Amino acid sequence: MQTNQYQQIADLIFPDVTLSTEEIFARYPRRELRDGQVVTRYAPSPTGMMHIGNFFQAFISYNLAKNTDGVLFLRIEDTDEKRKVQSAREVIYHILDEYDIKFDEYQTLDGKDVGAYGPYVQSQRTEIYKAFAKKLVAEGKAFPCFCKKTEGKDDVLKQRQTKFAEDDEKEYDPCRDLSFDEVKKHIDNGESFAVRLRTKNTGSERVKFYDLIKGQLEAKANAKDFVLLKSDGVPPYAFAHAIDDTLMGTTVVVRGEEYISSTPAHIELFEALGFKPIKYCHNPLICKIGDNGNRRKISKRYDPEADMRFYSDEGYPKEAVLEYLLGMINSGFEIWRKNNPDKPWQDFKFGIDDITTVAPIFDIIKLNDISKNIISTYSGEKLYSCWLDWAEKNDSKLAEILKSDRQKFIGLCAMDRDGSPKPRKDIYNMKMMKEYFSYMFDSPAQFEIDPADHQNANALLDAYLQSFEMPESNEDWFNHVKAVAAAVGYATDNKLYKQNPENFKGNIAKACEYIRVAITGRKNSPTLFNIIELLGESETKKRLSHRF
RNA sequence: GGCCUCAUGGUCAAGCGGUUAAGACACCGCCCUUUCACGGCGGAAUCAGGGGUUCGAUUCCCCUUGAGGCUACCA
Repeated sequence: MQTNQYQQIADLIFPDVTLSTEEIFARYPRRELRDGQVVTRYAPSPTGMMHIGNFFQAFISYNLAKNTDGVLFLRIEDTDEKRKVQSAREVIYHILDEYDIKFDEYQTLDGKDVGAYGPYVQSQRTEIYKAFAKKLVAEGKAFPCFCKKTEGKDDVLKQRQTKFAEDDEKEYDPCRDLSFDEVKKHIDNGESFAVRLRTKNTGSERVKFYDLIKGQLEAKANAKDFVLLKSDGVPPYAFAHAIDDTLMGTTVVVRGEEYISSTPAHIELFEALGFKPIKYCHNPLICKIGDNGNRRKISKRYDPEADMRFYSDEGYPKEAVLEYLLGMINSGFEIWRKNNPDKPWQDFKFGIDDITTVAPIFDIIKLNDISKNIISTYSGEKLYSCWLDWAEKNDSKLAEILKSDRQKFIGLCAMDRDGSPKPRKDIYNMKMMKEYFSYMFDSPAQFEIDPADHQNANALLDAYLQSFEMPESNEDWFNHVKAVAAAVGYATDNKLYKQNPENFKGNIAKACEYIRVAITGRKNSPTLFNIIELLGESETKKRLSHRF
């Protein structure tokens, strides 16, 4: 086919595209970068939720840019009409903001571009994609395809059987060699078309590429006439990626491991477009153990923790989530954290080559532990305000209660916390607190002690209630308990008890357990003296009058 | 099926040819204790299997096995 015939086809199928690629390039200034400075981006699809794996990428990109004093921009990849969800952009912006992931360049929700490389929303860039597609067609590197559109996997498999030989290494599309006249016939029929790359490969070539995490990789080169522009004129991921990341001056693309397989296709595309290849950083997927005992990608369908909203719904501190993720990115963080307990996580610097190569399994127990440590550093006041904050969003009744007796609940939050050199580490999120402090809201409904102890417990409570006086101090309180317990036959010296347990009904710990369960309904709670103080005399007495 | 990636305790993992194979979570003991916690000490537990290369392999190479991903006009 003659070269000018390619040009004719290009003009035929894109009569309205007059913008040249040179003009487009002229719009985008070169980025002036120092050595080592990274320009990267977070490029989510607005699907209505943010998956933790996606957020993980955003977080890696953020750290990468931050640690090299580089640039981070946000690009919305809304080219898939079927998956687009109304207001999904709000969800993305909200979560990124919540976790303080700040971007140097982005488009605001009301459509203003911040930064010189916009628009930062792909659906607003179609004229750019079309211009490049036209150029490729004119050069004979791409062609219009009038085949019936495939819908979904099953359809593709069926079509493969009719279009391509089983053992063929290459997948040349039947439309790749249509003459100008044939194309014209289709166009005159009013048929819509996709644009496909005319691959120059035959299926035996290999390509090498470098991945920042995995190192040097090698794979079979692309040998498929893949789609550059869908029949609706919108590009699928690959084409948009090549053009946008080149125009926007991206130096490192952070994306999921699932893209490794399509990288050879992207490399061929960059070459066809005459672009310089960019660096990739394929991060591992976050997994869970499935019912069959195998690893599987964490999924929004089965795992609530796949959705970033889970963490705010449960009331985890954002630092806990971030530090958990940071530990996944670089296990050196844990050691750093141990040595620098008071520094903000932002002070931790890591190199990208430290990122794990193995798909990590999400471990909420570990998250809880990190969270407990963080919350243990809060003051009572701060815990209270976090709790109230959470309640206002998730449990308005609770919020009312918390506000109605502010001092009492601050006191509750402050127990074993304010001024304590060894704060208790028991709370890992805000959602658990109501249940955990249930005795503050209602008299305990459940008592869990060994039925064999019921008689002893009742006797002790009788004695304690009869002589009950509001304690002045923790010491005062404990001395009283000791005296009462000793009088009814409990050991107040643990060593004595251990030597001759048969001489006693139990030790002081046992006696305290009965009192604790009567007052709180649980076997563990903060210091009882504080709780009694908060509850007041009449409520305490009421609870002590309970019998097992 | 084809192509690609990965493989150290239950989990997260350090390790870059010679180590008693770190550390964290979880688990189990013990200690401390004026209760609950916190804390301290200790324990069990790992290099998927088989071949090479090497004086020596967890580390390098190959095969096997296993797991995951991709194989769409989805990203």
